[in-house]
This record gives sequence, structure tokens and C-alpha cells, in this order.
Amino acid sequence: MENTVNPFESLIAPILAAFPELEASDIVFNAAPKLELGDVAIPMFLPARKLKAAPPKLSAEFKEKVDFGDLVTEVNPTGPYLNLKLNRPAFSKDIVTRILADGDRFGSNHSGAGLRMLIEHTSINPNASPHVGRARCAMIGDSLTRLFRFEDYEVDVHYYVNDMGRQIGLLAMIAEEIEDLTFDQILDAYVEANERAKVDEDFAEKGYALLSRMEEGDPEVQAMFRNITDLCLKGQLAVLARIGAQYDTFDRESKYVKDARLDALVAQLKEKDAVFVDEKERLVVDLSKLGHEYEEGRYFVLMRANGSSMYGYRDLAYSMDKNAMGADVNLMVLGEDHKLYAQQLKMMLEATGHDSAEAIYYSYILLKDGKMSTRQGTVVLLEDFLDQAAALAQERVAEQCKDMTPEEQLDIANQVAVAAIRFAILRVSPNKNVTFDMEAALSFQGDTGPYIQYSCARMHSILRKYDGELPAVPGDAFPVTEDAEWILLNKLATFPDIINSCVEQRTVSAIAIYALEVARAFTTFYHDCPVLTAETPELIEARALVCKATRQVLANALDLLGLDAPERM
RNA sequence: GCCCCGAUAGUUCAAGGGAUAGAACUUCCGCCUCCUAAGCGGAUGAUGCAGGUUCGAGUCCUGCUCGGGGCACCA
Repeated sequence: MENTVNPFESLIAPILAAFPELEASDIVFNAAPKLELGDVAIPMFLPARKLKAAPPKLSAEFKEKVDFGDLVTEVNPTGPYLNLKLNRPAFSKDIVTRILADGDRFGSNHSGAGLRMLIEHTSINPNASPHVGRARCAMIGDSLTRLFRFEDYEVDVHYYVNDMGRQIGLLAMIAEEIEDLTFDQILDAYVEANERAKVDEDFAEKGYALLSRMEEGDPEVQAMFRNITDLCLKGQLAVLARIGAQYDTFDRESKYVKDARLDALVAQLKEKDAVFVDEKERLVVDLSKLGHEYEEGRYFVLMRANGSSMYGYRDLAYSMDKNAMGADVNLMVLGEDHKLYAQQLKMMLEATGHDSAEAIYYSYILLKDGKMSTRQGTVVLLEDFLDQAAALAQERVAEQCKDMTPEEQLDIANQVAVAAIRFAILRVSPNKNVTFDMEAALSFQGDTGPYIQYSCARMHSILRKYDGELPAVPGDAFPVTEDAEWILLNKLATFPDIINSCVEQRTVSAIAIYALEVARAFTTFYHDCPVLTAETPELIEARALVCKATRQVLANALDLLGLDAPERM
């Protein structure tokens, strides 16, 4: 079933019949600020502009001229708004029918059918267990992946492995000294390597030497680098897997050390007079020749004096590699610290006729006391958070679900922990700094992932206890008696719109906010509208269907955010 | 110094240029003979400062202040 159509679209035709000058896109449906005013509000601003009329006058004119038939029970022009009271049972039946018919596809606009999307994200330096700041990238990238797949894009998720650099060389040397180095020991080893490089010149020199041999393709060194980066990557991926982040393709930076395509690119830049060799024999790009307007960030080094490539060189090659995959949408999720750098790359790529990926930036996560710093130890490790959260959640589950095995209880506790962290991070607009409050994130109360999960568990509980078979779709007379039901159903009906705007804006935070609003609307319904003890069998069935539809929408939304919806908790 | 983001209750976050700026946490007062109290109801409380555009600005423009990020051989 096609669900891109607005549930209120049947109201448009009568309006266009009365005002042929208008188009469907001029008619927008808002919720009225108060239900007493109407079930739905149509702002007059757009139509007024087209008809060259004053909005308050136009709303009155609408009341006179438009014949809504039996869809509408009352028309209230209020200033520049036309407020309508609707035939609620008819609209409610329609909404529930659509949701249940589409099931886990409800909300998708199928905008990506036949299209391919490539997304690159996370790319944590292989040196330690990820902290929640880094994990923000993984959560955003992973949820965007889910969103685009939901929209029927064929998505390939890439992870760029930083397996080059002096840091890896130093780490590799330390690794040689420690027998059976484990992932947990790596952060200490990394810190030690850096400390030693500062005081021990010999040690630092060896690091560079290793890097050079790596670039030259020395098999022995390549194996060393490979071992240490694999160890790190494996450990990091295990942690990321706990929050549900998955990757399809791993691209190693070392693959792009020498790349023939770059010769052509450099030649093109030379033609534009944008490349020069500086006094220290480095190969430098002068971005001012490509449109860069100010002095800072004007120069970009491609190669060192000894002919070894810089990270930017490798990234250019990597970008071309990704372009070659021919995706219709090419995204990369980057920290705000990469903004200038990504713009510089984009300038060079575009100046030479290449595409560049669409960059999505996220800001840093701050702590109450200041910034997160691996070196200063002021970090919240994702692992630590998950362990603490799961332990807390397990206490609650053990009380609530006594009949379950400890394994089942732990499983739910882990789902709660993941929900807590993913929701806390994803609900915030990516371009804003988030202040992470450990205590609040562990409380599971209020505007949290676990709150939403809890409301889902209540829906499951009701449907579990429902006596008999629920029909697949509502019957002809679908009774809707309370405002709470109507508000909830209206909320559910907007899901495809939310998805559409999230795809356009390449964001998922609005889905998180939406899920929270649905959960709240359901909780109000839960308190105002008894389901299993409603007055009539028809009402019981109708409300059970409302629960089922809500559960479906919420499950769909939570899945995009990477949260599970346990049946009990 | 220059460039890019941001600034909304005590705190953490919402709000497609539109009606009385929403939640949550905290504090205070209530609610488990009633489908899960990880819940619900009530009370208190906010658009950094100064201008401008607009019928209408938290939202757009300018300046300032504060916070985050960046500005050639780290990746």
C-alpha cells in the first residue's frame, strides 16, 4: 500500500473545487493548538498569498464556499486559520487500516527504490576502546543507514581504517615488547608509546623509520602494522556491535599510499597553477587558486620532502575510489574538527572534475566538568556505560520478570542499556554540543529510550491479554470516543512525513523526538482509555487495534534508531 | 587574528517564519483494591545583549558577548 499520501488528503479536493486557482501543495494540515478549536487546522497564509487575500478574511470565505460533505462536522474560521472538526471514526479507521496493512514498512516513502547509497562513518583511531563521543558518529551513521535502507536504498556501509601513521608505528614497537598484548592493554601502551617518543629520540626516529618502510611496502612491517590495527579494530568493532553498529566494507588507508590516479589529479591542479614545491621540498596545494578566500587553511600539503604521502593525499585517492562505486547518494559522517579539512578536499576534487561525498558533521560530546580527553582520562567509555547501565537495568528486570531465566533477563537489560545511550545521543541535533550526564543517562526516567521501551512493553502486555483474535483491519464502525485516542492516531499518521523530512535533511534526531511524542501520547491514552475493560466489545476491539497500530509505528521508529522493543521489561 | 557551528526554565533537550514557546530532570503537593509506578496528575520556572527585515521572529540579516571546533609535513 502506498502511504505517502496524507491522511487528510480527502479534504483537499473539496477545497480545490471551490478555489480552482489553488494547488494541493498550498494546503497544509497542522494540529490546532487546542482540541476545542478543531481536530485539524489549515493555515491560510499560503492560499492567501496566491489569492491575494487577507488570511483572516479567507478563512471565513473558506467556510462559506467549501463543501466538505460528511468528512467534516464543524468548520471554525479562527483568524488566519481554518479549524475543522472531523468525522473522527472515519479518519481513525483509515489511519489504523493503513498502518496495519503496511506493517513494518509503514512510514517508508520508498524514495530510494532502485538507488544505491554509500555511507562512511566511525573511523576511530586504532588506539583505544571507543568513548561515547566517538560513538556519536557510529550511532548517527548507523541510524542513517537504517533510515536509508527503510527508504529502500541499497546501502553499503564503509569503515575507513586508519592503519597508517607514526602513531601506529610507535604502537607496533610497544606491541613487540609485550607478549600476548590484549585490546584492553592498548590504551596504556599507546599512552606509553607517546610518552616515550617525547623523551627518547631514538625511539621516535624508529617510529618514522617504520612508517617509511611501511610505505615502501616492506612485508615484515606491513604484517606488524596489520597485527596491531587488527587487534584494535576487532576490539572496537566488538564494542560497536553491542550498540548495533554494523559495517559492510573496510577500506584500509594503507591501500592508498601510492595511487596512479593522483598523478592525473596533481597534473590537473598544476594546470591551474595551484600546486608548488615549497622551500622544504614539500608538494603543496595553494587552495586560493581554487577559490579559497582567506589566508587560514590556504595551503594543503600532499607529500613530504621524502616523497611519502600525507593523509590528505590518501583521502583524495579514497574519495575517488568511493566515487568509482557509483552510488546515487554518497555520505560521510565526520566530527566537526574535520570541517575545514573536508572542505579542502572537496575543493580539490571539484576543481579536477570529481565528485565529493556529502559531509554530515556532528559536534563533540562534552562532560559536565568539561571536555572529554583520552589522555587526561576524562572520558566515558561506551563499554563502561553499557556495563553499568545493563547492571542497573538487570536489577529492575529481575524484579519484574521473575519467571524468566537469568539469560533472558540479561538480554532485556542489555536492550535497555543500548536504548539509554543511543536515545540520549541521537535525540540531540548533530550540530549541537551535547552535555552528557552519566547520572541522568542511567536513571531511565523521563525523556529516555527506556521510557519508550516501557510504553511498548505495555502495548505488548495488553495485546497478550486480549481475549480472542484481533481482526487484521478495523471493522466498518470504528468507534473513537476519547480525545486521547484521536491525538494518538493523528500522531501515528504523521510518521511518513517525519521520515521524508529526515531523509531530505539527512538526520535522525527528529525520529527520536517523534518516538518520544508517540510514547507520551500512548501513555495518556493508556490512562484515559481502558482497553480490556472498555464498555463494549466493539470498543475493546477498536482500542486493541489502536494499541497494535501504535506498537507497529513505535517498533518501526525504534528500529531506525537502533533500539529494541522488548515485549516485557 | 581569521573561518565554521552553537546560545531557549536552575539543568539537559524540543519547537517546518505563524495561534498561549513544548517536554524531561531537580524542588514542592498528590496517585498502586484500576490493562507493568522504568508510570500518571498538579505547582514553580525560559528565547544571551543591541539593532534591523516582516502583517508576524526563538527561527531571517548586522554587530557584540559567551561556549565548541579549526587554521601546511597528526590521522
